Amino acid sequence: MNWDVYNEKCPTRIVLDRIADKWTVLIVVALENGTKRFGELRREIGGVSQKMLTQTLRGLERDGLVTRVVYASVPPKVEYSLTELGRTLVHIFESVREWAERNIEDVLKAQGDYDTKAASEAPDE
Amino acid sequence: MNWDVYNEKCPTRIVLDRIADKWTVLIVVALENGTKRFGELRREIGGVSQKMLTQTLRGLERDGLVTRVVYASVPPKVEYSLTELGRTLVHIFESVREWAERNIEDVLKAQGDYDTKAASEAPDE
DNA sequence: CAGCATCCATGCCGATACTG
DNA sequence: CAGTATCGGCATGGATGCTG
Repeated sequence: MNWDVYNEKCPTRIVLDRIADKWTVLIVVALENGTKRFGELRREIGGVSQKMLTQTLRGLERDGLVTRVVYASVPPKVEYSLTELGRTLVHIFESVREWAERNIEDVLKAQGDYDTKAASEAPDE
Repeated sequence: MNWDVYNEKCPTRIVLDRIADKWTVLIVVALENGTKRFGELRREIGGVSQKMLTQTLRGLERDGLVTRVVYASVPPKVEYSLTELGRTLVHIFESVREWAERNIEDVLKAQGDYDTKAASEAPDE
């Protein structure tokens, strides 16, 4: 099967859509070294609403990247951890991180130059 | 500098936010083997509005990933191409593609199982 | 504690009309 | 041809209140 990116069903596109998500990245990283409870994740990942955390975790569970274990205790306790597949995802982040750290200076500089140029061309205001 | 992903300024996050974008991927791929004009890109990438194409190209130009050359002719002609930096981006897509093609079956199967299970647990309509 | 349901603001994006 | 400007629908995601 030879997928091309113009197809919505292209695996690369599907995967990118998932890992592109802000909370997805943070959750995977947070779970990278071990199981965590819902509340722990919430605290560790600052600024995530309960809704988004739940929603993102459901998506990851659906994709087979995260497992969800519910303990029938009172108060309830739910533990999340990466599946084996989920752990392999970490490698992707590493290659992105590698590119990012190597090139971020250039990107930021380009942005600065671009913005400066734009500003100098604007007549006034 | 030791960045962590919880920081909005984390290079990995910045880069992910950019390459995650649907049109960004398609544009980079379209430019992968050579310079293209605005209209060519528009036609080659089906379904992109003129607004989004312009907007995405501007972002890529600002980041130093794409160069924009305007010819002062009538009718106007504008050519886009990847910068050297932009071309290195392609490697990232390759590592994502590699992961995606290797694991997409598992992900789709997990989704199927998850949905089936959810459906069987739903009492009725 | 973990999560669902609801409401609502914001912002993205497509469609359309106009310009150098 | 390759844009810019504007309007509006619609999805995304935050805040709040309620439940097993």
